[in-house]
Amino acid sequence: MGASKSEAFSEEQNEIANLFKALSHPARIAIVDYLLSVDTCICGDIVNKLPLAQPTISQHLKELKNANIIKGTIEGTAICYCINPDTIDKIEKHFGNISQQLNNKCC
Amino acid sequence: MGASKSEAFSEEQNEIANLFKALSHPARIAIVDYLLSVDTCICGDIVNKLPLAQPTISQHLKELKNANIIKGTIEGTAICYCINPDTIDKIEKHFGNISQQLNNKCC
DNA sequence: TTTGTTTATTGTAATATTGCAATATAATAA
DNA sequence: TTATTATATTGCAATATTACAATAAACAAA
Repeated sequence: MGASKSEAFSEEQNEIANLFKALSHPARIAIVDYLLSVDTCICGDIVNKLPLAQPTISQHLKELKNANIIKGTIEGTAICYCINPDTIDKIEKHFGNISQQLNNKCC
Repeated sequence: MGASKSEAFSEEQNEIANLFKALSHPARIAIVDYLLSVDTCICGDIVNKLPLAQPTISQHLKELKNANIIKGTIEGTAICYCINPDTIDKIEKHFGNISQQLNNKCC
């Protein structure tokens, strides 16, 4: 084997696991960090900011897009990337729930 | 190739990426869910709650332990597992920072 | 048109992850 | 002592991920 037995778990468990998987690589964390560090959306320019080849960054951007963590809109010849606040909210809520459940525990 | 170029990124970026990696599998999400769903720490019993073989679960528990997401203490013949609230706090703070930075943006 | 610029896709090699049977380890009970 | 029970480790096959060179695609400028 080697594939995850995802069909053995709930849709929600798979969904949240996929969100975390999208954030489970330092290059993708660095991309999110960079998008947050500037005031506006970023058009082009990401390739020059990371120590990886262009196809590699393109691939990481695609994964972040597929997970809805970032949004990309075509702006002429460049593409402008933004964090998707809805997805950040979703993850935050997940941890809000965890914290709440933790407060009711005795350990 | 195939390995992540982790040395190209900051220690903090690697650290948070590793936390997310530990949470990037539905079985590990299910383990965390289960630990949260009961009032106390869980001694034994996890193997019967998940649709995976015992060695597979043991491996997932090890990864969660390595990432400090859960703590395990030996209790006679069984091992009692608990969520580590400190690590949950760390992740929550990370998203707190993200939200704050998002509020200052214009998109 | 051709040229340059930006991003995406394809193909492939290196490495990592997942799952489990078999086995080992550790502690308790009989 | 010898079971019995609970968890960990080892070894391996199947699959996934990562990185990048080469190439393609899309568009603007000359």
